[in-house]
Amino acid sequence: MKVKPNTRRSSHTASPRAPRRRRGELRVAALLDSAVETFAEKGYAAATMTEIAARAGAAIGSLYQFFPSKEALAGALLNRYATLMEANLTELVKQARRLTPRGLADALIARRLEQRREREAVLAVTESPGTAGERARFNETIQRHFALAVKAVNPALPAPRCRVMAGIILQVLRQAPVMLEGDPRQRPAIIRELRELLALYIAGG
Amino acid sequence: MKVKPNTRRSSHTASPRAPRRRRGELRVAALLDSAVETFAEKGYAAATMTEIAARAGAAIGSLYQFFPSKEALAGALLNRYATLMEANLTELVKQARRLTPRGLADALIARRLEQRREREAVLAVTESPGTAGERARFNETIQRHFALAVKAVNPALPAPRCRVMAGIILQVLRQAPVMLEGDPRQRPAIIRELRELLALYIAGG
Amino acid sequence: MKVKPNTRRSSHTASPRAPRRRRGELRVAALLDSAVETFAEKGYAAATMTEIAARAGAAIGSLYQFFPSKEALAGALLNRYATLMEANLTELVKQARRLTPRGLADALIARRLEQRREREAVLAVTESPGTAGERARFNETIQRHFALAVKAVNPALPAPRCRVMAGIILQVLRQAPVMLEGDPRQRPAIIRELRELLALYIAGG
Amino acid sequence: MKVKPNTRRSSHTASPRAPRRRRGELRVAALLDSAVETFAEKGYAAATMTEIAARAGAAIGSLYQFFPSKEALAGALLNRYATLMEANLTELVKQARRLTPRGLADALIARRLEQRREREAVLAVTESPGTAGERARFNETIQRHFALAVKAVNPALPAPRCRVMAGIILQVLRQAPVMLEGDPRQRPAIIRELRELLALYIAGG
DNA sequence: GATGAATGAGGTTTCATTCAT
DNA sequence: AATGAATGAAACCTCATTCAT
Repeated sequence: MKVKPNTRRSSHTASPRAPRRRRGELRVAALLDSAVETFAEKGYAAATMTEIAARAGAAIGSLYQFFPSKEALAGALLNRYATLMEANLTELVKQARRLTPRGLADALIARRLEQRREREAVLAVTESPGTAGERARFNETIQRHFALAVKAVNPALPAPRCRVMAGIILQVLRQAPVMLEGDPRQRPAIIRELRELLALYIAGG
Repeated sequence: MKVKPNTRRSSHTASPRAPRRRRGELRVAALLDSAVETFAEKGYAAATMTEIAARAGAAIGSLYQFFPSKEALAGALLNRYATLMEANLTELVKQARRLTPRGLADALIARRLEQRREREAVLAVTESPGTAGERARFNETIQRHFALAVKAVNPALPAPRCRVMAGIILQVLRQAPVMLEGDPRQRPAIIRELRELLALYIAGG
Repeated sequence: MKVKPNTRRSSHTASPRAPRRRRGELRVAALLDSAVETFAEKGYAAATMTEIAARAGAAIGSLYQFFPSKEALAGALLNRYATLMEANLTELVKQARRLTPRGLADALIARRLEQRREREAVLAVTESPGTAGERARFNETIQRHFALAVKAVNPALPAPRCRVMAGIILQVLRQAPVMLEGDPRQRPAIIRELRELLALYIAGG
Repeated sequence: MKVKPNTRRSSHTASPRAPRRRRGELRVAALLDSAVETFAEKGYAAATMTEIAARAGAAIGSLYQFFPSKEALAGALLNRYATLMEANLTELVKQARRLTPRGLADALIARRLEQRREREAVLAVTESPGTAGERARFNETIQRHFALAVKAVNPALPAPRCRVMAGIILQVLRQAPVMLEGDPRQRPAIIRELRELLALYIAGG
């Protein structure tokens, strides 16, 4: 058809058209799941909209019905994950009061290892230019919660330092799946080390 | 684009044709430098061969003269970097004998922060399918040297554990530039924390 | 391949890459000719880049090698035509001194009816958003020359009025092919009327 | 897109399903108004059925309820306008008996400038293949009335010539909005010239 | 009738790679 | 060796039209 380049989406911010029917909601969920898988496997740039639609058993048009561009899809993915996180993290902070540093490290790693797919996708989506806004807010949120959790297990630490530490911890956890990539027999040892690293840091920081 | 409709390349492993003369060597170096910049900025998939050539002031044909495919270019980049590393790391191991854990942490971070561009490129190239081999050998090498350095500053640690620790440290350092992305005024604080994290780990591990 | 929507052409102004070889020049000419035909036949929006390339016997990639977008192609077409006009019109103005109003009307109509294809294309291209700049300059040029010609045959007219009249004449001539669309046996009569219209206007204006 | 992969419509000539009740009539009117606006602004090919429906506050399905295809919509638009014109023109012809050539020119231009939107839409719809029939009848009608009006103000002209003149006048008026596009301060001068052009022609033809 | 999700052909555009000059 | 034009598969995206609810 005829693209009108100038009429183009002014900004990727064009949020996904919200579905107004049951059928649509299911579709959107399926499409997002498919996007998670595909971005996680291939990376943002190498994932194709066609494959994402196909994996969801949808026509390409259906994908674009709800997500007007690849970037919008990436943004929506980020938002869905952020919402999921919010609750998850609030819970973590509550538990943190009763945890030792080592216990917190365990909890953080456990959380990181479940929902692995989703998190890899989030990382991949990071490549997307134009999701900068969502990404920043997203990191902000997580960091804030992590900081609270750290403060909870080690109240001696001054709050500002907790913020910085939270940023570091966040990035270390991000890299966890890469650390585990090699020989599967090494996994337990690697996880043990990772826990050690974080426990020492949170306790002794 | 990523399809090779008909068997275009025999194997990306085919090492780039060695330049016969001085002139060619300069070209190759310029092309690799340009590739580093471009991969670092855009990521592997989003970087284009045309841009890489253009940044080096070369025609696209010249790029293909030396690197028969995008993957081969990525591989060559990895190899050049590995060679550079080798010396660098050998030196580090030698120094390690005289360093405290904190000193080693400092040295590692310092190394990581110089040559930032080059390392981002290496990370980006990770996306490339077909560089798996180079990448594995590359990680292997670094990890081995890191392990030696760790053992040197903290001889109490059993060698196998040093290997695992080295893997962890490698990945943590990889993520360093991301940690530093935000507000530049936070940089010193973040670097301090990073050093703390690694020093505690190496010493107390 | 991977579209980077944000990196997109900032402005259609991105002028066509100039060919640097003989082969390229020929290609560009063939492509422009093909574009003229296709735009003239189908209108801007309904003409497809694929068809334009095919008619020129070129691969779609070749079309984009020289014209980075449909709009750029439209703009280039406009520019080529403007250049052609320039000379043509200068000549007309020179002749005008020796012409009666009716003679000028004849000359104008004659010019309008030869190069019909090219002019229809120019009209079609008018639909393109984003060629506004080229179009304005283009009209300006023609109008200026027309004004001089009118002043030459009817020096009694004040110059500013000649400018306005030139604009009117330009648009009337534009519509000429539409007037001639119906029954071909009517053509001579229609042309006679058109000449009458313009002659009366130029003389009596 | 413009392909109808499998025989979708039988014939666009199929007059739109007549609305049974008041509600439907309003809908149809709103949809046609919206179509007028959209075609006028974007041109036939670039206007989308979705936008037309949206501007009328209707769902896309509703639009197709009444107009089985884009072409049918264009045809209906043409027909509605033709009906409107019929009365309008009959009135004009009646008045013409009491008008001077200049008076007729004024009246024609005035009519052309009101209902500008509608007329631009009609012009745009001209691009549509498959409305050829409606279009021809439409032009025919207007031309016939114009001819009568011309004959009325200048009875000396032979009837056949009036027909040809009417065709010319019709096309000149069509282009009027384009003439007025530029600097708004020029408008009065341009309108004055246009009137002059037509008055001279009708009187002296 | 009204609604909006679904469909998919086809349009624009990109880019890895080849090859004549 | 160097250059840059040529190629075309495939990516992103649009929109006329259909159809289940």
